[in-house]
Amino acid sequence: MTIAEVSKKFTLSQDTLRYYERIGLIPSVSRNKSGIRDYSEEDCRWIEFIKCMRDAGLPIEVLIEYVRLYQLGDSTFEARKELLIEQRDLLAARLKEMEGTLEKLNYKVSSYKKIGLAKGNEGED
Amino acid sequence: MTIAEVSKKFTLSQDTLRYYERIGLIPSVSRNKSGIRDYSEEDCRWIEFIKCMRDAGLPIEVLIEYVRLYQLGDSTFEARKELLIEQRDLLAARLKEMEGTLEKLNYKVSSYKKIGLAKGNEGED
DNA sequence: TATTGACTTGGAGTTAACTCCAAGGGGTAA
DNA sequence: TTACCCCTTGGAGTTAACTCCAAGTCAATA
Repeated sequence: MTIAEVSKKFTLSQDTLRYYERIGLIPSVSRNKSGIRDYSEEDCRWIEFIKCMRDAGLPIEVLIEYVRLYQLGDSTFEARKELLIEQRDLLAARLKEMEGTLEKLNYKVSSYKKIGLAKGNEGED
Repeated sequence: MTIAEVSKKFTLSQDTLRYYERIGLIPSVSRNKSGIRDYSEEDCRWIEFIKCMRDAGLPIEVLIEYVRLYQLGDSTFEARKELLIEQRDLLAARLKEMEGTLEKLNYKVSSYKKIGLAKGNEGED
């Protein structure tokens, strides 16, 4: 797959794809004889995984570390597992907090809907 | 309340509190006769609200707009309502996506736990 | 063969959101 | 009154995460 195709497929700019590779956020992509990136299936799975994790808010640094460990092979199995567990727990906590905020927003919205155009809109904003 | 107290209470640095005020993310705080900030109850409620929304990922720009509308009074009621609904919906969508990611991470973690120290850890990373 | 266009690299620039700093003031303790 | 500390302001600096740019390569097309 060319970089243009991958870029379209995952809605990441070519610059971002190159940037991710440069900083080690994805393993380096192999090139054809003229030096142009040719993304393998595995490359694509990495990109999908990384994009998904990034969208969920996992920091780049942590993901770089994960990729680094992965490339070191079996000996880093436990370390990777712990990293994943930690990030999973952090994400779960973040989700819980955000659910609370969503409730607050829902409450606020329904207050606005109840009040309609009346003036009695004092109180906590 | 002094800025030091507010800073401690909401775990926001004094610099951040001043910054938020400067950019209009919270209405401006009144000062005592020597020009020092004295946060009212309402100020605190704003800060709590803003912090909560920021932590959930609402962009500063949008929140500034909300504060601006609020300060314009009743005539902006509908606009505020729509802003809140839009942000609520965006947040709900974000949450849903993140829940999917959490599930993926959970699956990955349980794979790691099953595999234990075995070598058969090929597949999608 | 000359041009076009997508790709390459390393490095510089941008944006959002803080975070820090310098210069100065007010109120209290020694 | 001098020292000290926390506060003030405006402005500069930082960090993360891109995003853009210049100079050059290569393959395909006119």
